[in-house]
Amino acid sequence: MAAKATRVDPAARQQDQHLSKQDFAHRLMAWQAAHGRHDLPWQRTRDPYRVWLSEIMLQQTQVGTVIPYYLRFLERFPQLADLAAAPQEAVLGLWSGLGYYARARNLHKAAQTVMAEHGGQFPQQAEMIARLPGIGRSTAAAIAAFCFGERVPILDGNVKRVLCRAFGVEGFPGERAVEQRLWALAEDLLPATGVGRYIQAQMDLGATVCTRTRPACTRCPLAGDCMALRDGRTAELPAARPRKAPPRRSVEVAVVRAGDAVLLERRPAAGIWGGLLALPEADAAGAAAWAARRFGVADGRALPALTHTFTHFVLEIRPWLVDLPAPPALAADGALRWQALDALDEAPLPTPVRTILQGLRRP
DNA sequence: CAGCCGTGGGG
DNA sequence: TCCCCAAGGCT
Repeated sequence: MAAKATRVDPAARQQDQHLSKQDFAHRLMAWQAAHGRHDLPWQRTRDPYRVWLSEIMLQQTQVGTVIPYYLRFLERFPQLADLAAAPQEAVLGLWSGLGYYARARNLHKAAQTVMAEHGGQFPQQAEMIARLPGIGRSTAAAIAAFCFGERVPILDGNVKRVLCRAFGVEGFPGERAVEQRLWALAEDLLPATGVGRYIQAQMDLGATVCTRTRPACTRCPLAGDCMALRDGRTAELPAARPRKAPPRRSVEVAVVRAGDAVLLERRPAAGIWGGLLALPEADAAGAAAWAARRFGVADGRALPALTHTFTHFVLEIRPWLVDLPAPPALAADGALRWQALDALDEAPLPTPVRTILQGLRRP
């Protein structure tokens, strides 16, 4: 029954209202075997720890960005137990620059949960996996399918794009009703066996052929039955997110330098850059006044301002440099600490802070 | 539900 | 330069 799809002649195919369920899955799987990706660092393994790590890093993040982080992370924490035993700061340090730092905090916490509540063995059912922090329905399904062969659908950005185009699904996929329909469609299209390859096929097709812009429809195994291609609407499906102008904020930060060290402040566990080390933010009185109050130093100078764009707002950062002759002692239990300028690599710094401090190191 | 949560790449 | 958003999940 799998072979039927590839034998249908084009004229007959054009008359089909849509693909049969089996045609869809089997055509994708055949394509994946011949043209999919097989050599990514997290493939060719069924170790749930490695698959899990890759899925978390790949959330909202492109493959090319993830690879070096993934390799470095596993080098430092080869097994789940190593991750669970590590201090959070070391985990955040390896995540520094990757963004969405709650992913790292949840990963760390989930590793400790697996050790404490599952005897160190990663849960094997999607429903159980999804109870771990940072793992939702789609990520849990990917892990369960890849590692344990469970027959469950995923619904990530790639799958949404493929389904919206192939079946002409209208509306923004983030909208509840649209997403529900896509989940139902994904569930309905699952093949009886070989779900791991099927899921990989959807991801590969979305990443390499059914791309957001300029899809390579001539290389697509679904081209003969794609509603978006048929109607010339590949550029319109899936529907774009309704936009709104992001707010702009501005903040002045203190760059207090004392010899080879700089003053950093550990950010609160929740919120932007949660748990990371950042430059102390000045209050309304300004960084100069703050430094004078805190360290009794009156002079300083402005460093070049920089603009950092987040998903939901734009932040202007105005650094104010203050030099101290020697680093004063700090309360051990406080959020402030001295950071050696020649040991920034492993430090859990958000990207703009890293940028500012690197500029400081080579004046 | 809607807002929040980073960063970098591509058009 | 600006806009879009990528293997989403949490509150």
